[in-house]
Amino acid sequence: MAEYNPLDFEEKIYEYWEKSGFFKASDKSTKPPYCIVIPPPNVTGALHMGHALTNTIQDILIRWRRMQGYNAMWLPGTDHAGIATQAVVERNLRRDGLSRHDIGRSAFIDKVWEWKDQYGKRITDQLRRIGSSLDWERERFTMDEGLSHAVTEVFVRLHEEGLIYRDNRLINWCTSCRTALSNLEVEHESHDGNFWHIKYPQVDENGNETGKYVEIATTRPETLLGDTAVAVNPDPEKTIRSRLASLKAKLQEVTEESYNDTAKEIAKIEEILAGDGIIRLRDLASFIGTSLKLPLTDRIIPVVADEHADPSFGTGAVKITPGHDFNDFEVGKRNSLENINILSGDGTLNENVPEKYQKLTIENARKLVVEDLEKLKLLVNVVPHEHEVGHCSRCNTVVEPLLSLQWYVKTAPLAKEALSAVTEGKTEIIPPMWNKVYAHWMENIEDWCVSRQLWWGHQIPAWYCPDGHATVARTEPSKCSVCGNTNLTRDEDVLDTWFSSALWPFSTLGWPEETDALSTFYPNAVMETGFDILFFWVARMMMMGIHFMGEVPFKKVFLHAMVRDAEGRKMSKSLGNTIDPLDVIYGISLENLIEKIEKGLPPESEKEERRHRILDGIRKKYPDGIEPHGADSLRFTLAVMAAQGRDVKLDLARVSGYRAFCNKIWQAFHGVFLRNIGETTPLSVSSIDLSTADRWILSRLASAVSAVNKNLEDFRLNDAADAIYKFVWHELCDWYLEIIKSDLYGNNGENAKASRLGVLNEVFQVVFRLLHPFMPFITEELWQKLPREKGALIIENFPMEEDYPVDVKSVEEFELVREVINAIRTIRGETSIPVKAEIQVNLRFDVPESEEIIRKNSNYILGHLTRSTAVNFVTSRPTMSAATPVKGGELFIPLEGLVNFDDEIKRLEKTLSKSEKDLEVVEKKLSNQSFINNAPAEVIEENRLRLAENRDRTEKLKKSLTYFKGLLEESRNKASDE
RNA sequence: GGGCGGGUAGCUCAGUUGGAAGAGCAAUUGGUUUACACCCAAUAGGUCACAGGUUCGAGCCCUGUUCCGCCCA
Repeated sequence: MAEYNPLDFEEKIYEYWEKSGFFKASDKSTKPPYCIVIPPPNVTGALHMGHALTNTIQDILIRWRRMQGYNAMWLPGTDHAGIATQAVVERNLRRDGLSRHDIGRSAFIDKVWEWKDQYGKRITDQLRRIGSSLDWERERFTMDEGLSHAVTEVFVRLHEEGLIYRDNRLINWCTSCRTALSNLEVEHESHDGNFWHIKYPQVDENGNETGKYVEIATTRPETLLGDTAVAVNPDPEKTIRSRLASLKAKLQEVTEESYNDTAKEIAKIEEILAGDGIIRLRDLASFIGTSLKLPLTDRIIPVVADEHADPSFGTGAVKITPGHDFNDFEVGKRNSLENINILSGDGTLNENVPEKYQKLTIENARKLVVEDLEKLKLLVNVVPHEHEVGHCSRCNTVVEPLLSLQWYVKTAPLAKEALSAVTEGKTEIIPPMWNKVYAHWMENIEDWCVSRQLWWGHQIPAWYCPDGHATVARTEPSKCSVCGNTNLTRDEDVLDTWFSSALWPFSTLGWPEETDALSTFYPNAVMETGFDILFFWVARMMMMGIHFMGEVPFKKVFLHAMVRDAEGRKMSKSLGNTIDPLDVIYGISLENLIEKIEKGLPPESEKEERRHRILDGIRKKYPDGIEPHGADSLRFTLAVMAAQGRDVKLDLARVSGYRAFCNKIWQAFHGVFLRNIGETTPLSVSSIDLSTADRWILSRLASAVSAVNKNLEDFRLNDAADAIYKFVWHELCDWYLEIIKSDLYGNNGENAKASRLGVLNEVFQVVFRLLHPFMPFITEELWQKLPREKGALIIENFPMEEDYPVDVKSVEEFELVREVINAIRTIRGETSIPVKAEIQVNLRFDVPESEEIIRKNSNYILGHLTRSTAVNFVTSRPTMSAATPVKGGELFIPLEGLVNFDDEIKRLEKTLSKSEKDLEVVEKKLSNQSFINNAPAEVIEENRLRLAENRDRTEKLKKSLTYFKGLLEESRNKASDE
């Protein structure tokens, strides 16, 4: 029998679908629309597990709705990823000793387009490989003409509405990417640093030192060169006392454990108040209004009063650098201080510092400043201090606050609408735990800096005259809108990539044109993406969608978890713990895997040891590389793991497990169904005289149909996948296929064979439909081999609950049969009955209906499932037989010569103790009057039933135990007599 | 500092209005002359992080503690 080998057919099947146009949706259709736009991956990127997860989820939703008869449209596309892509192309240029400035803007842009053309197809081909049924003819790119047009239109309109403006303020500047960043693109990390305590000498009106000093503490001594003031608290005593009062109030409420922390803080403050601290603070306040000489410079700076200075923190005095610190910038505004910018775009100190520090990097400047302060005896001490440092989310370089003229989107009015759309339920966020996070962000939103000092992106449609007036226009204006000057130059900068992404749900559908696609597919049905871009992207799509379309961009937002490695760490190339989805699909040798991971590791030589550790870890974890698994197994694994948590820890053992599931289906279909079909034509289900097992399996199938649909409606992909898995493996394969083998082999006549084949044909048809969204390849491959009218599964109907009724009575009947079979198997498994020994089954029923059921279905018990030769109905226990209770009766298996009594006694004791324990629980419950008074009637009834069954069961077990103990005694006596 | 999520079998995780603790993998025992060793049968394994509370009844609800992770400042 041919093995399951997904690599033999998966690619072929995708081609067949795509060529046949099955992914295409219609702009005008009577079918209900269902649209998902892909979260556009970086055009020059490569598929990673996160992409595999998001696209698997989306494909499952789209395939399911398409089969349900929706006009399902999944729109593909890619993102130009401004910073990332430009960085790669610049790196290539540097290899040739060139910078982008050497070749000029237009030549550089050409180079990026070349790069895009070269690599742009890679990711879309990879998306195809995992089976994504995207409507490829609608593929978009954020830098397309149409989308660029939309970007310009949005910018101009927002500007006209006063929602886009230009301002000179502090921004986050990445000295490596050399561009401004939005707040969201800065990641804060805790760093071990120092508090440098520095003395600033006081001077009188004539600039002479008075001999007094103000001591400040700073984590960034080099910024002292840009200080324009020192701030102290105007009323330290009042501030500190009010803080003490609030701490004391807190002390009343806090619990024992955190009591100590609060108490410690109180003690610290009381110490300040009691000792020299307060005197020092009062003294500090007396400096307000006087002047200080800024060390290492010639500047005289004022001491200002400002609440920003915290008297209980540091020295109580804080240096103010409005040009390079966000808090200080605010202090500067309040106190009308000068802003001095001491940094160049590349992160070196500029001409605004004394010459000896100019052109130094921040790091080197810090060393030199500290050295020089030491020489001047102005450095008091250095205290280790942990503090937060902002890093560029793209390149991890430390971000510098820099004063700069940039374009901003005024977000407050947009955010208000976006927030109420969610609170009013126009857009539903799933899972709902993200509602609060979304609301909190929307409520505290800051204006969005959208200009980037890059070349790759949408150039800002603003032109400037020599006087610096800005003219914003859709096309190049002929003169300045303010002064009429015709000498205009265009803004060099481009827009944040997320600016164009924010328009994605409607710009991809043709906006600002009023297209059919737009009216059909807007709002989108679902936005499915990772929770990590809730703010970056989802929030901004909400703002822009509502503002420009007057309607939310999508009805549901489904946020999935982050893919992590088996240890729960984020997958990253520098950790060497990434797993490439394509390697899971195709497999990869150990050497190739090692080579690939090594390439991704950071090149620094000092990390040699770490490098070896990582690579050794890989060798240990994947001693034979990675086996091929195929796309279906990977998809199914991701679907099962896509539970609504925060992490998806991917373990390849799970993927192998689900590949075994694929193999199971493959074998069942080929080895049981096709192999036995021969010349027989399966009957149609309606013409079959259905057996109990037939009715059972069809009913179980119906329950699976209902579970899959219900769970998919609720975005519970894991439960949907699990329902099919359990049905196929543990009901269809483990029971039904085993039970019908005799019929399939033709032992019971042609009609029985054709009947069972008919049922199987039906079951497989439904299973393939149900499973198709999860495992599109194997289901389509096998579907093509079913005896039926030819056609593609991908466009077949999805099974709906109402078409598959459950026959409750048949299910109950068959469950009794299963119980009897299980009871026999347990006895066989737990006693030492030889495997090949054939046994007789004897049953005694208290309930005539149960006996009738077993009589009718005894053929299922006979034969290979239990290796029994007869099912007899008796009225009392046959001698020397093992017994076990079943519902409504008792089962006996004569053991003479098959088993020793010790084994049987052990088995009975174990079973009995379980049964007694359970009995006790139920008895206790039912004897509790409050339970009887309060619990719902059905729960009480359920427990009464349970009590009866358990009593019965326990009694029977006890009797059996006594019986065997008697036998054992007897045999011992016999032995001693002899 | 504020917020969010998590702690359930050796491992990875489910557990949807509170009503007998589940799956996969791993483990143990036994099994291959007609689907599948990517297999079958049987078995073992849990104080549901901890402490209180509400309730007839708590993995689930409430309060607190603790550890881990993430987000925001």
